[in-house]
Amino acid sequence: MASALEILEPTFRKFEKRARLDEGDREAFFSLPYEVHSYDPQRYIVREGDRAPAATIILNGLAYRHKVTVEGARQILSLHIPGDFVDLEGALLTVSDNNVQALTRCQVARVPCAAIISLIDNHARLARAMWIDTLIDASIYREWITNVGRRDALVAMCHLLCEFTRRLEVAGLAHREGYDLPMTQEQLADALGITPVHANRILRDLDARGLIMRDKRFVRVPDWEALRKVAGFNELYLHLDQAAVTPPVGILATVKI
Amino acid sequence: MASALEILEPTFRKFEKRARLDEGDREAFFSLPYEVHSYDPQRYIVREGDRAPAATIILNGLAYRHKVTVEGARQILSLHIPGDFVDLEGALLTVSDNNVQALTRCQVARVPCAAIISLIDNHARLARAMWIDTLIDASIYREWITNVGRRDALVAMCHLLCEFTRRLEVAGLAHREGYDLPMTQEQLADALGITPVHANRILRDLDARGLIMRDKRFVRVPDWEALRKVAGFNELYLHLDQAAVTPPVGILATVKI
DNA sequence: CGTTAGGTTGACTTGATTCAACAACAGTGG
DNA sequence: CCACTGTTGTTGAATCAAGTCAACCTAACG
Repeated sequence: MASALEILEPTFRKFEKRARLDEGDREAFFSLPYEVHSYDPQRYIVREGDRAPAATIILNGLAYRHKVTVEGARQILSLHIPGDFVDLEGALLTVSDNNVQALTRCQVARVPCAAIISLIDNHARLARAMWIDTLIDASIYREWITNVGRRDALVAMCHLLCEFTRRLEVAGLAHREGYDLPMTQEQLADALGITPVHANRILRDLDARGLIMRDKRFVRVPDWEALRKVAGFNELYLHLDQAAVTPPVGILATVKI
Repeated sequence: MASALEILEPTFRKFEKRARLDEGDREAFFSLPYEVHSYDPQRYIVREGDRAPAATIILNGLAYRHKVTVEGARQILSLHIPGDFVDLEGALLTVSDNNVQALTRCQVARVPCAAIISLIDNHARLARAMWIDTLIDASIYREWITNVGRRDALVAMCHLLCEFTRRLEVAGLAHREGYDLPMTQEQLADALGITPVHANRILRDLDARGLIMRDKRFVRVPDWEALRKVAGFNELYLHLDQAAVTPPVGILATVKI
């Protein structure tokens, strides 16, 4: 198995963008105990009601988060890509309120909650970086509420495609022009709060309009700007800019207003 | 003006439920510099694109968070009650990606971001308590995605009422049986992703079924259990139980798996 | 080579929107 | 005190976006 350095590197690089981390932070992070697990597609990584003993980092592959209403309808809540902590909340909240399932086959690192808690109690800036990560997740949830609540199915689908494209692009996992979207139409429908039949019609419509080109599950975006415009996509909410702009520890502690 | 102790007390009490805080945490929290501001209904507290210089705690009154799509449709994303930090993310993210508006007349305390950052860098457990708060917010967003995406308007309305009732109840601001819901039907519609006309019909329908009784904006719930059942409301996602169950600092630092 | 999961399509239904008018009420100023 | 104005709530009729049901097609796979 690869070393902690290789395994956890992408996640740490992401955190470095969120706060100024030093050698001590780096060392502590790479000393985290973990186990690598592998999940087949559709296998559950987290289950609602779980009292998770460990937090999970995706190493490769994709996962999705969802809830099921009492009537049995499923709503997909977020998509997770390599480097994402999929259940930091598992370490800090007592029980999980949702499910996380493997979308494609994926490998994850499981870090015991106690180690996470120790880490964040002793490394304030690292904690801040992780916290910022969860704030960005929250920001994406807010956009999804808007997507599902206030955009019609066609626009919402374009918005989802734009978001996914940009996130994959930033993570170095896809090109803006085309990538493999490993979701079934049923899963897309569950992310948009529509039926699979309707998702199908929307995709064909987008194809017919030349906004996307499909070949099986490979999606090509011939004209990114056109798709962006239809979606009304403004990537502010992804906070991709979030570099180490927060001031260093302590120096502003005495500021008064 | 009242002292910091009185002003910030409810917020601190909430944080105490989230993590074990000590005298140092308490002292640091109550030493936060702040200014009290008052907002008339509909006044903006945070604006999308803002680079907020201060974070905001609601002291009394209610506020709501929303986004507006390029087509001009508004989606309400969350409701905030006294004690809530409405834009902690303002301190940690560079720009705000949404708006916060006063729902009723409300007073807030504005704490400079630099003071917040200093606080969280030097008080790990307090930071953890605040982080948990943002995780609970995220959990509520997830439920809202589900509410808007997968529940029909009537069920979604019941769910919203259940959530609001429980949150107000826990904060000691309302009785389960009835309270003043200071939202217009248009605002309720914007929270559910429906039109005001439809919100009206749903409310009348609920009234006709005896699930709620209305007198102006006062809502009475004659049979909580009945409403809960129609809504399929499971309050797990509110994490109301979240007491100080996380282990104390350090002692688990050496755990390995 | 049959089985199964995912995708496609048409016909019909329905939950929600749109538009438009009007009622109730609060606030304002003459 | 009442007329005027604006906001919120109410209602009906027409329309539309999305859902439902059901059939069938296609490709992957053991």
